[in-house]
Amino acid sequence: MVRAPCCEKMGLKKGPWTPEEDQILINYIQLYGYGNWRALPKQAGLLRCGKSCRLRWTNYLRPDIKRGNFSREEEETIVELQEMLGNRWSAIAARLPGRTDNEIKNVWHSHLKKRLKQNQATSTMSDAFKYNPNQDTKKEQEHMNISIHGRSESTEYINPQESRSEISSVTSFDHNMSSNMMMKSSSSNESLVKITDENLGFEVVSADSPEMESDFWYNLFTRAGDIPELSEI
DNA sequence: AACCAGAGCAACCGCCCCAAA
DNA sequence: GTTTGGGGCGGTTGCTCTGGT
Repeated sequence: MVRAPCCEKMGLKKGPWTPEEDQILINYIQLYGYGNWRALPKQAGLLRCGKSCRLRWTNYLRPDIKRGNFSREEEETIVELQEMLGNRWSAIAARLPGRTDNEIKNVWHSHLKKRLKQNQATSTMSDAFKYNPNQDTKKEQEHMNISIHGRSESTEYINPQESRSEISSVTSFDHNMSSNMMMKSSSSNESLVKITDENLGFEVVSADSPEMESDFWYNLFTRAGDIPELSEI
């Protein structure tokens, strides 16, 4: 069945909503609710199609919408649910109170998808660090263009003005779990942090001190030529 | 200051599902 | 069982803003 778009009727407005139109829609819905979207614009005195009104209400004007940046937890939830459910944005939105499917979809396409790609590249890279007793991999690892996108609660300590030590080597330390790696600092010659690949990135498991851990991440990103915003870490 | 490219986001489009006639 | 119409959903578009040159 082929049906003409509902906005095809002449005289119906398209494009961005004005504050006046928003107010009319809000006032109408507060008074009468929204039973029939198709009839609503006519009754409310709006030169819009019902579909446009419904979208404007559900994606923007609804009072329970939580606006602003997505928290780290929300982003992680989206990534996890997307893995589980696929691109079923409405189903994902149903599990994130105050967020709309459109908003989630936009966030996904604008940066979560990219981040996931980076993480996948990271996983591939971690494979390159698989322990091979027949090969002197240390030298190769030192010169490899490290591109890890990690996450750590402690990175807020980062201060770019401080002098920093160099990461001198990246070494597989667990032959059975090849994605685990140990980073060493040339200044302290001590192991800094143990990180594990957890699909969504690399998680700091332990560090001698928060400062050392911050130092580690900063150096890692500096080396990769990709210094992230602190909020992104 | 002007221009350009990329990111972010609101809104639209077209298809599908489902209930009512 | 078939048709019709409303609502919902995912994909896409295009405008605006921002940062870099």
